[in-house]
Amino acid sequence: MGRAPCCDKANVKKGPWSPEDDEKLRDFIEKHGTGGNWISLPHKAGLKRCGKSCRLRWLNYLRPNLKHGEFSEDEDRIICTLFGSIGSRWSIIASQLPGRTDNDIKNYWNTKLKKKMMGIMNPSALKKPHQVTLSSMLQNSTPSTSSSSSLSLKRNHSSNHQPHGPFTSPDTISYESLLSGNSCSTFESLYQVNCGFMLETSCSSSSDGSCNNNNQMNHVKGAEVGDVGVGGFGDQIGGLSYLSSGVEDTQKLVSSNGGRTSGWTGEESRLWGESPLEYGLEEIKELMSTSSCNNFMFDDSKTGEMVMYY
DNA sequence: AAAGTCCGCAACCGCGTGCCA
DNA sequence: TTGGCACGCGGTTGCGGACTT
Repeated sequence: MGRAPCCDKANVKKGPWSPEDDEKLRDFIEKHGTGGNWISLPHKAGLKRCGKSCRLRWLNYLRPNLKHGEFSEDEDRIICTLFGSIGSRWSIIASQLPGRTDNDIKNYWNTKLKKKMMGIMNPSALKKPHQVTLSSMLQNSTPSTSSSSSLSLKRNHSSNHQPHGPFTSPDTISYESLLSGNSCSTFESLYQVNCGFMLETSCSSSSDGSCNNNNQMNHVKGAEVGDVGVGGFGDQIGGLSYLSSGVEDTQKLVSSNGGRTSGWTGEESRLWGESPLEYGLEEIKELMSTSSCNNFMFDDSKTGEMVMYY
Protein backbone atom coordinates (compact mmCIF):
# COMPACT_ATOMS: atom_id res chain seq x y z
CA MET A 1 0.00 0.00 0.00
CA GLY A 2 1.51 3.26 -1.08
CA ARG A 3 1.42 6.64 0.52
CA ALA A 4 -1.55 8.85 -0.21
CA PRO A 5 -0.75 11.37 -2.93
CA CYS A 6 -0.13 14.90 -1.71
CA CYS A 7 -2.39 16.35 -4.37
CA ASP A 8 -4.84 15.41 -7.06
CA LYS A 9 -2.43 14.19 -9.71
CA ALA A 10 -5.06 14.33 -12.42
CA ASN A 11 -5.66 18.04 -11.98
CA VAL A 12 -2.16 19.36 -11.60
CA LYS A 13 0.16 20.56 -14.28
CA LYS A 14 3.52 18.86 -14.48
CA GLY A 15 6.71 19.58 -16.30
CA PRO A 16 8.56 22.81 -16.93
CA TRP A 17 7.25 26.02 -15.43
CA SER A 18 6.02 28.72 -17.76
CA PRO A 19 6.92 32.38 -17.15
CA GLU A 20 3.25 32.96 -16.29
CA ASP A 21 3.33 30.29 -13.60
CA ASP A 22 6.54 31.76 -12.22
CA GLU A 23 4.98 35.20 -12.13
CA LYS A 24 1.91 33.97 -10.30
CA LEU A 25 3.95 32.15 -7.71
CA ARG A 26 6.36 35.02 -7.19
CA ASP A 27 3.59 37.57 -6.90
CA PHE A 28 1.66 35.48 -4.44
CA ILE A 29 4.61 34.78 -2.17
CA GLU A 30 5.82 38.36 -2.26
CA LYS A 31 2.38 39.53 -1.18
CA HIS A 32 1.33 36.80 1.20
CA GLY A 33 4.31 34.62 1.96
CA THR A 34 3.87 30.89 1.87
CA GLY A 35 1.44 31.03 4.74
CA GLY A 36 3.28 28.07 6.17
CA ASN A 37 1.31 25.74 3.96
CA TRP A 38 2.62 24.76 0.58
CA ILE A 39 -0.20 22.33 -0.08
CA SER A 40 -2.87 25.00 -0.13
CA LEU A 41 -0.68 27.65 -1.73
CA PRO A 42 -1.16 26.70 -5.39
CA HIS A 43 -4.94 26.90 -5.07
CA LYS A 44 -4.74 30.29 -3.38
CA ALA A 45 -2.28 31.53 -5.98
CA GLY A 46 -4.38 30.28 -8.86
CA LEU A 47 -1.82 27.72 -9.94
CA LYS A 48 -2.61 24.25 -11.17
CA ARG A 49 0.49 22.87 -9.58
CA CYS A 50 1.32 20.50 -6.77
CA GLY A 51 2.35 22.28 -3.57
CA LYS A 52 5.61 20.41 -3.51
CA SER A 53 6.32 21.54 -7.03
CA CYS A 54 5.65 25.16 -6.01
CA ARG A 55 7.94 24.84 -3.04
CA LEU A 56 10.72 23.40 -5.18
CA ARG A 57 10.30 26.04 -7.85
CA TRP A 58 10.46 28.81 -5.27
CA LEU A 59 13.40 27.44 -3.34
CA ASN A 60 15.48 26.41 -6.32
CA TYR A 61 14.70 29.10 -8.82
CA LEU A 62 12.50 32.01 -7.82
CA ARG A 63 13.54 33.07 -4.37
CA PRO A 64 15.70 36.16 -4.10
CA ASN A 65 19.48 36.18 -3.79
CA LEU A 66 20.02 32.92 -5.57
CA LYS A 67 23.30 32.54 -7.40
CA HIS A 68 23.25 31.10 -10.85
CA GLY A 69 26.17 30.14 -12.98
CA GLU A 70 29.64 28.84 -12.38
CA PHE A 71 30.78 27.65 -9.00
CA SER A 72 33.92 29.28 -7.71
CA GLU A 73 37.01 27.34 -6.73
CA ASP A 74 36.33 28.11 -3.10
CA GLU A 75 32.84 26.73 -3.44
CA ASP A 76 34.29 23.61 -5.09
CA ARG A 77 36.59 23.11 -2.20
CA ILE A 78 33.92 23.58 0.42
CA ILE A 79 31.69 21.09 -1.35
CA CYS A 80 34.48 18.54 -1.69
CA THR A 81 35.54 18.91 1.87
CA LEU A 82 32.09 18.63 3.33
CA PHE A 83 31.17 15.79 1.01
CA GLY A 84 34.24 13.97 2.16
CA SER A 85 33.21 14.25 5.74
CA ILE A 86 29.44 14.11 5.86
CA GLY A 87 28.60 12.65 2.48
CA SER A 88 25.62 13.63 0.41
CA ARG A 89 23.93 15.82 2.97
CA TRP A 90 23.27 18.41 0.33
CA SER A 91 21.15 20.66 2.46
CA ILE A 92 23.93 20.95 5.02
CA ILE A 93 26.48 21.66 2.34
CA ALA A 94 24.15 24.21 0.78
CA SER A 95 23.82 25.96 4.12
CA GLN A 96 27.51 26.85 3.86
CA LEU A 97 27.28 28.24 0.34
CA PRO A 98 25.34 31.49 0.11
CA GLY A 99 22.95 31.60 -2.79
CA ARG A 100 23.33 27.95 -3.71
CA THR A 101 20.58 25.40 -3.36
CA ASP A 102 20.95 21.79 -2.38
CA ASN A 103 19.65 20.79 -5.80
CA ASP A 104 22.26 22.98 -7.48
CA ILE A 105 25.05 21.47 -5.47
CA LYS A 106 23.79 17.95 -5.95
CA ASN A 107 23.65 18.43 -9.71
CA TYR A 108 27.01 20.12 -9.76
CA TRP A 109 28.59 17.33 -7.78
CA ASN A 110 27.07 14.60 -9.91
CA THR A 111 27.90 16.19 -13.23
CA LYS A 112 31.22 17.89 -12.67
CA LEU A 113 32.88 17.80 -9.30
CA LYS A 114 32.70 14.04 -8.87
CA LYS A 115 34.50 13.57 -12.15
CA LYS A 116 37.05 16.14 -11.20
CA MET A 117 37.71 14.34 -7.96
CA MET A 118 37.90 10.99 -9.71
CA GLY A 119 40.50 12.43 -11.96
CA ILE A 120 42.56 13.49 -9.01
CA MET A 121 42.31 10.21 -7.21
CA ASN A 122 43.66 6.95 -8.43
CA PRO A 123 40.65 5.20 -9.98
CA SER A 124 41.49 2.03 -8.11
CA ALA A 125 41.11 4.01 -4.93
CA LEU A 126 37.45 4.55 -5.56
CA LYS A 127 36.49 1.17 -4.22
CA LYS A 128 34.85 1.43 -0.84
CA PRO A 129 35.84 1.01 1.81
CA HIS A 130 39.32 2.03 0.96
CA GLN A 131 42.09 2.26 3.39
CA VAL A 132 45.55 3.61 3.14
CA THR A 133 47.89 3.04 5.98
CA LEU A 134 50.34 5.72 6.76
CA SER A 135 53.13 3.22 6.27
CA SER A 136 51.99 2.45 2.76
CA MET A 137 51.51 6.09 2.06
CA LEU A 138 55.02 6.70 3.22
CA GLN A 139 56.33 3.87 1.11
CA ASN A 140 54.46 5.03 -1.92
CA SER A 141 55.25 8.65 -1.47
CA THR A 142 56.74 10.43 -4.39
CA PRO A 143 58.86 13.51 -4.50
CA SER A 144 56.84 16.66 -4.19
CA THR A 145 55.96 18.51 -7.29
CA SER A 146 54.48 21.92 -7.62
CA SER A 147 51.02 20.48 -7.89
CA SER A 148 51.22 17.72 -5.34
CA SER A 149 50.15 18.11 -1.80
CA SER A 150 51.82 16.99 1.33
CA LEU A 151 50.58 15.56 4.55
CA SER A 152 52.68 16.18 7.54
CA LEU A 153 52.10 14.42 10.79
CA LYS A 154 53.23 16.03 13.93
CA ARG A 155 53.31 14.17 17.15
CA ASN A 156 52.02 15.95 20.14
CA HIS A 157 53.62 14.39 23.14
CA SER A 158 51.49 16.23 25.63
CA SER A 159 48.33 14.78 24.21
CA ASN A 160 46.35 12.23 26.13
CA HIS A 161 45.37 10.71 22.86
CA GLN A 162 48.56 9.38 21.44
CA PRO A 163 48.28 7.35 18.28
CA HIS A 164 49.23 3.75 18.60
CA GLY A 165 50.92 3.39 15.29
CA PRO A 166 54.51 4.23 14.63
CA PHE A 167 55.25 7.08 12.33
CA THR A 168 58.31 6.48 10.33
CA SER A 169 60.68 9.27 9.79
CA PRO A 170 60.38 11.71 8.29
CA ASP A 171 56.84 12.45 9.37
CA THR A 172 56.06 14.06 6.07
CA ILE A 173 54.70 12.31 3.03
CA SER A 174 53.47 13.29 -0.38
CA TYR A 175 50.27 12.12 -1.90
CA GLU A 176 47.62 13.32 -4.27
CA SER A 177 45.21 14.71 -1.78
CA LEU A 178 41.55 14.10 -2.16
CA LEU A 179 41.11 17.70 -1.45
CA SER A 180 43.67 19.05 -3.80
CA GLY A 181 42.94 20.25 -7.25
CA ASN A 182 45.13 22.07 -9.61
CA SER A 183 43.34 25.15 -8.64
CA CYS A 184 42.69 26.46 -5.23
CA SER A 185 43.20 29.50 -3.19
CA THR A 186 43.99 29.90 0.43
CA PHE A 187 41.83 27.54 2.28
CA GLU A 188 41.56 25.72 5.51
CA SER A 189 39.29 22.78 5.35
CA LEU A 190 37.26 20.64 7.59
CA TYR A 191 39.31 18.86 10.12
CA GLN A 192 38.77 16.17 12.63
CA VAL A 193 40.61 15.41 15.78
CA ASN A 194 41.67 11.84 16.23
CA CYS A 195 44.03 10.58 18.84
CA GLY A 196 45.06 14.03 19.75
CA PHE A 197 45.83 14.96 16.21
CA MET A 198 43.94 17.28 14.00
CA LEU A 199 44.10 17.10 10.26
CA GLU A 200 44.08 20.53 8.82
CA THR A 201 44.21 21.09 5.12
CA SER A 202 45.15 24.32 3.55
CA CYS A 203 46.18 25.19 0.10
CA SER A 204 47.43 28.22 -1.66
CA SER A 205 47.55 29.06 -5.28
CA SER A 206 50.65 29.57 -7.24
CA SER A 207 50.78 32.05 -10.03
CA ASP A 208 50.91 29.19 -12.54
CA GLY A 209 47.64 27.85 -11.25
CA SER A 210 49.15 24.98 -9.36
CA CYS A 211 48.00 24.17 -5.90
CA ASN A 212 50.17 23.90 -2.86
CA ASN A 213 48.50 21.95 -0.15
CA ASN A 214 49.55 21.89 3.41
CA ASN A 215 47.88 19.20 5.39
CA GLN A 216 48.91 19.08 8.96
CA MET A 217 47.97 16.88 11.81
CA ASN A 218 48.17 19.21 14.70
CA HIS A 219 46.98 18.85 18.18
CA VAL A 220 44.65 21.65 18.97
CA LYS A 221 44.37 22.93 22.46
CA GLY A 222 41.19 21.84 24.09
CA ALA A 223 40.20 19.53 21.30
CA GLU A 224 39.16 16.01 22.07
CA VAL A 225 39.06 12.86 20.05
CA GLY A 226 36.29 13.06 17.52
CA ASP A 227 35.94 16.80 17.69
CA VAL A 228 35.15 18.23 14.36
CA GLY A 229 35.57 21.63 12.87
CA VAL A 230 34.05 22.80 9.68
CA GLY A 231 35.62 25.36 7.49
CA GLY A 232 38.41 27.04 9.29
CA PHE A 233 39.40 30.56 9.73
CA GLY A 234 40.20 31.43 6.17
CA ASP A 235 38.20 34.30 4.86
CA GLN A 236 36.75 32.20 2.04
CA ILE A 237 34.50 30.57 4.55
CA GLY A 238 33.94 33.54 6.70
CA GLY A 239 30.39 34.55 7.32
CA LEU A 240 28.86 31.14 7.63
CA SER A 241 25.57 32.64 8.59
CA TYR A 242 23.82 31.86 5.37
CA LEU A 243 20.82 29.65 5.80
CA SER A 244 19.44 27.91 2.79
CA SER A 245 16.10 26.88 4.11
CA GLY A 246 12.88 28.31 2.78
CA VAL A 247 12.27 31.94 3.43
CA GLU A 248 9.80 31.34 6.15
CA ASP A 249 11.50 28.43 7.76
CA THR A 250 12.44 28.74 11.33
CA GLN A 251 16.11 29.16 10.78
CA LYS A 252 18.20 27.54 13.37
CA LEU A 253 20.91 29.46 15.04
CA VAL A 254 23.14 27.15 16.92
CA SER A 255 26.49 27.76 18.36
CA SER A 256 29.63 26.48 16.80
CA ASN A 257 33.17 27.65 17.05
CA GLY A 258 34.78 25.48 14.49
CA GLY A 259 35.13 22.44 16.61
CA ARG A 260 37.08 23.96 19.39
CA THR A 261 36.05 23.86 22.91
CA SER A 262 37.52 27.21 23.65
CA GLY A 263 35.87 30.49 22.83
CA TRP A 264 36.14 32.70 19.82
CA THR A 265 38.96 34.98 19.22
CA GLY A 266 38.09 38.37 17.88
CA GLU A 267 39.64 37.47 14.57
CA GLU A 268 37.63 34.29 14.29
CA SER A 269 34.45 36.11 15.09
CA ARG A 270 35.23 38.58 12.37
CA LEU A 271 36.07 35.91 9.84
CA TRP A 272 33.24 33.58 10.62
CA GLY A 273 30.71 36.30 11.00
CA GLU A 274 28.60 36.93 14.01
CA SER A 275 25.98 34.43 12.99
CA PRO A 276 27.01 30.91 13.74
CA LEU A 277 26.59 27.79 11.66
CA GLU A 278 23.19 26.38 11.03
CA TYR A 279 24.50 23.06 12.24
CA GLY A 280 26.18 22.85 15.55
CA LEU A 281 29.20 20.88 16.57
CA GLU A 282 27.20 18.09 18.09
CA GLU A 283 25.01 17.81 15.04
CA ILE A 284 27.96 17.59 12.70
CA LYS A 285 29.66 15.08 14.95
CA GLU A 286 26.51 13.02 14.83
CA LEU A 287 26.35 13.33 11.07
CA MET A 288 29.94 12.28 10.71
CA SER A 289 29.49 9.33 12.99
CA THR A 290 26.69 8.08 10.79
CA SER A 291 28.31 8.99 7.51
CA SER A 292 29.48 6.22 5.25
CA CYS A 293 32.09 8.27 3.55
CA ASN A 294 34.41 9.76 6.07
CA ASN A 295 37.87 10.32 4.84
CA PHE A 296 39.75 10.88 7.97
CA MET A 297 42.40 9.31 10.07
CA PHE A 298 41.70 6.68 12.62
CA ASP A 299 44.01 4.53 14.62
CA ASP A 300 43.41 0.87 14.05
CA SER A 301 43.37 -0.70 17.46
CA LYS A 302 44.11 -4.12 16.00
CA THR A 303 47.22 -3.23 14.14
CA GLY A 304 48.22 -0.13 15.96
CA GLU A 305 48.45 1.58 12.61
CA MET A 306 47.10 4.98 11.73
CA VAL A 307 44.68 4.41 8.86
CA MET A 308 43.13 6.88 6.50
CA TYR A 309 39.68 6.01 5.30
CA TYR A 310 38.16 7.67 2.27
C1' DA B 1 23.23 18.50 -42.90
C1' DA B 2 21.28 14.79 -40.40
C1' DA B 3 21.33 11.33 -36.97
C1' DG B 4 23.01 9.64 -32.82
C1' DT B 5 25.01 10.34 -28.35
C1' DC B 6 26.23 12.84 -24.37
C1' DC B 7 25.55 16.05 -20.76
C1' DG B 8 23.49 19.36 -17.62
C1' DC B 9 19.72 20.91 -15.30
C1' DA B 10 15.00 21.25 -13.71
C1' DA B 11 11.57 18.74 -11.87
C1' DC B 12 9.48 14.65 -9.92
C1' DC B 13 9.05 10.89 -6.54
C1' DG B 14 8.85 8.73 -2.33
C1' DC B 15 10.63 8.25 2.28
C1' DG B 16 11.81 10.04 6.94
C1' DT B 17 10.69 13.20 10.36
C1' DG B 18 8.40 16.54 13.16
C1' DC B 19 4.27 18.65 14.57
C1' DC B 20 -0.30 18.73 16.17
C1' DA B 21 -4.89 17.26 17.30
C1' DT C 1 0.18 7.72 22.86
C1' DT C 2 -1.02 7.56 18.29
C1' DG C 3 -2.29 8.57 13.71
C1' DG C 4 -2.56 11.90 10.07
C1' DC C 5 -0.62 15.62 7.68
C1' DA C 6 2.82 18.60 5.73
C1' DC C 7 7.54 19.59 5.01
C1' DG C 8 12.27 18.69 3.80
C1' DC C 9 15.52 15.90 1.81
C1' DG C 10 18.10 12.92 -1.35
C1' DG C 11 17.78 9.89 -5.30
C1' DT C 12 16.16 9.54 -9.83
C1' DT C 13 14.18 10.78 -14.23
C1' DG C 14 13.40 13.09 -18.46
C1' DC C 15 13.87 16.90 -21.52
C1' DG C 16 16.45 19.86 -24.37
C1' DG C 17 20.64 21.68 -26.00
C1' DA C 18 25.47 20.73 -27.24
C1' DC C 19 28.59 17.93 -29.28
C1' DT C 20 30.26 14.17 -32.26
C1' DT C 21 30.25 11.15 -36.12
